[in-house]
Amino acid sequence: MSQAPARFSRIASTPAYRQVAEAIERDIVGGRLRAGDPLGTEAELVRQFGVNRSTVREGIRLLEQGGLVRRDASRRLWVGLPHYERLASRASRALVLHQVTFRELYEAALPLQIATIEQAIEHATPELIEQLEENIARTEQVLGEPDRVAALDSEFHSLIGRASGNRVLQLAREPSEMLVLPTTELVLRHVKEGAGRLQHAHRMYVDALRRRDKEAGRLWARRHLEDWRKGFERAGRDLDEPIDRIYLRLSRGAS
Amino acid sequence: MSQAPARFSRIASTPAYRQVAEAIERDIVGGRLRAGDPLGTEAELVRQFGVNRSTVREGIRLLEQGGLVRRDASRRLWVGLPHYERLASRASRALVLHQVTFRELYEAALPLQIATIEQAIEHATPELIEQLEENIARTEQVLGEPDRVAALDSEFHSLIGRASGNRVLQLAREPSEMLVLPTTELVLRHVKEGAGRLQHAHRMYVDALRRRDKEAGRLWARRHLEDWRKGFERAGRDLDEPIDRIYLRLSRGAS
DNA sequence: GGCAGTCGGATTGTCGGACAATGTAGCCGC
DNA sequence: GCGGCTACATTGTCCGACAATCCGACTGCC
Repeated sequence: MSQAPARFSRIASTPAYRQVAEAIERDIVGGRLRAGDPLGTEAELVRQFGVNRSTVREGIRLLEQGGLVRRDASRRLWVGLPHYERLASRASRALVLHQVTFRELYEAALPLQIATIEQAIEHATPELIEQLEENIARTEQVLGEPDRVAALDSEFHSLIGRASGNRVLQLAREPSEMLVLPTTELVLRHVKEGAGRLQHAHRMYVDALRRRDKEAGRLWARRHLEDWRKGFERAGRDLDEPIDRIYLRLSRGAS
Repeated sequence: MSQAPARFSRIASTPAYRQVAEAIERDIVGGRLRAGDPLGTEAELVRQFGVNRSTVREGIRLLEQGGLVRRDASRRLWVGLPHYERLASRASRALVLHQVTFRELYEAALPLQIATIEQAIEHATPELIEQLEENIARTEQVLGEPDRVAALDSEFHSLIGRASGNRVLQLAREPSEMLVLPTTELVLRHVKEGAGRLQHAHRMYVDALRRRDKEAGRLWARRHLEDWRKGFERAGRDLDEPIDRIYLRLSRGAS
């Protein structure tokens, strides 16, 4: 840190496989390639870039993971549109690796939840309210099974996110939502009346949506999340404990 | 859609290169490999997995882009910790590709901004306030240059994010923050007094942080973002216009 | 004409081997 | 102990090859 200020940046020749990936990425982000367009065969890319097929393949792999390039059943390459789940799962994985605490999760989830319900109340369509009702009905069937209730709760909040019609908010909310799922399951395993309270809160959400009553929406968002936090404490957990253990234990076996 | 219900799921054998990536990923997420650990040489991985080096390399490329594995100056492989900027830049790129509108951006940025400033007021350290002051001082020097003011504004809000001490919130906020930057520049180019108002708002932020006055923090967050939105309209833009054009035009030349 | 079966070309996944460039470690001489 | 040299290890890139699979065309049959 006390060195002379660096006058020269490190000389770094980017490897060819990375240049290939960057060139394709530029074309996609620049709009010259659109989602759904075929990317061409490996042989064509070999000709265009003038590098070996192995190099092209390594470059493609870089993009494949991010969802910019996608292979269909026939293994041909297409330009893809990275979607939220993929990004969200990476983001939530990163949060786990960074050992964020339950408190951080709670304090971020609360304002996000409130903002989402507010916008959902403005924009919800009858179809989505229908789907929310149906989710509640399905939850009713499995109230005694923590894992299924938690999964349906996650789906419920995903639907609320869609109802908001705001994709920026959705993307912001989803990573934390994915971390909520396993902790909800944990809570439901320890707090017997948890599932009933959760179900009631969901009913109140939908009621607020119907009446377009933002005040009620905010109120129940607060109560719903507070229940969740209190349940976490009643399960004997520390709010400042990193959530990684919980997450890993419960997500084992996920594909 | 009216076909007989699919009774068999598609037979899909995952290619070897993907299995390699998944195996390594499992070990990292499962904690058996920790950030900073060496991943071993390609030859070692070839021995362990029993596949060809090309296959191993393709698998590594899948992880490399996501930041789970990383190579240092000597190009050796290490287990990495995916960090926010990387995830955020991917997420914001996805938002651009999905053609989100300025309105969505604004309506998501507002609650995120308010939540962030509230938590920053609770947790800000003297060091971070110091850095914010310094950011304001640097902005003072370049008030006439929209691009530099916009960049410093972005840095300012990044610092507020750090001051909040909440990494979940930070991760949620950063993608939209990256989209704010180019629109801020656009606004500053069209609204002459914009830079002064921005600077004043920043001063009020820091003042609120010092006095730990949440009410003032919320107030100025609202005003700051409203200025931004009004500026966008005064620049002749439509709130429901996708932000892709603006973003692409201004981000050209970014590495 | 419509349909199942067959065939060949195209494409991807995987392999083995090769070599230059570059980074690392050990040895040497001083 | 230190700088320089050398041998080795490792990565980036290339080449050529082959099996598995997909796709389209062609065929013959009804």
